[in-house]
Amino acid sequence: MPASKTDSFGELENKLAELAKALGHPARVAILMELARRKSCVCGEIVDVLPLAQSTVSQHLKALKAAGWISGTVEGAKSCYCINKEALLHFRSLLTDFLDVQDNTCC
Amino acid sequence: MPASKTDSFGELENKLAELAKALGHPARVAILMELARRKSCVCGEIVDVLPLAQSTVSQHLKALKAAGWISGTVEGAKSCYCINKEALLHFRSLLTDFLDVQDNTCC
DNA sequence: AAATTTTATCGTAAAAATACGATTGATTAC
DNA sequence: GTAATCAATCGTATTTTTACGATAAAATTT
Repeated sequence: MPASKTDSFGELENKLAELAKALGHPARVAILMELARRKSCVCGEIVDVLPLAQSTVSQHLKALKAAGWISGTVEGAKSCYCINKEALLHFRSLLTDFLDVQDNTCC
Repeated sequence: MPASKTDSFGELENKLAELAKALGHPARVAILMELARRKSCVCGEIVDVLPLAQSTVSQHLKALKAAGWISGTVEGAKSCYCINKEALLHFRSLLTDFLDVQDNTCC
């Protein structure tokens, strides 16, 4: 976002946008789906599944972690990433507020 | 997204990412909240509420419309935009699929 | 100890997003 | 009819995102 426009909006708007933005890329959605699908906590196997370079996947993982979508821990030489369900629940609850308004469709 | 990488992912991933991406800016979240809050279908009044130029707001509205978040109709010289609740419900249902998996938090 | 594996980070190029002013085209007001 | 209003689009500068290869730092394997 060009320059000093971040503080022009409320906290709710910023938080919701931040979470949505981190979700706004098919690769990151694919990562989350992969993490959700597996029973165990996958680590670098995500790289094998995605059609992207290792460094690119690492970048996407970083973005997801920064937004709170996932958590990651180092396990020896490997890294373990897990989906953060609270983030999902939080995101959903933020969205619900949109629905809890009177029906005002007019066009 | 740089070049020919859009079709590297599944439809679900792309659709979810598209919706999330359109939501991934505080200004667009603010627009949606404003549309949800008002009883009547607001038109250009959104410009007055947001700390952005008219052309910028128009751009954001276009992005929201393209993603299906809102619908817009021309009413004389003015334009009327309304939130599309189906999009919201659809988005929520897509998100729910993430939750409907076994608990696999390990880190 | 040397080689390999794993993953994060750096540097960088290309693409996309964001914002604005200016303009256009249409409608409404005078 | 002329002026004013409304909103979309154009052109453009700046910033951010995305992607990759190369490198680095750490752990594991041989």
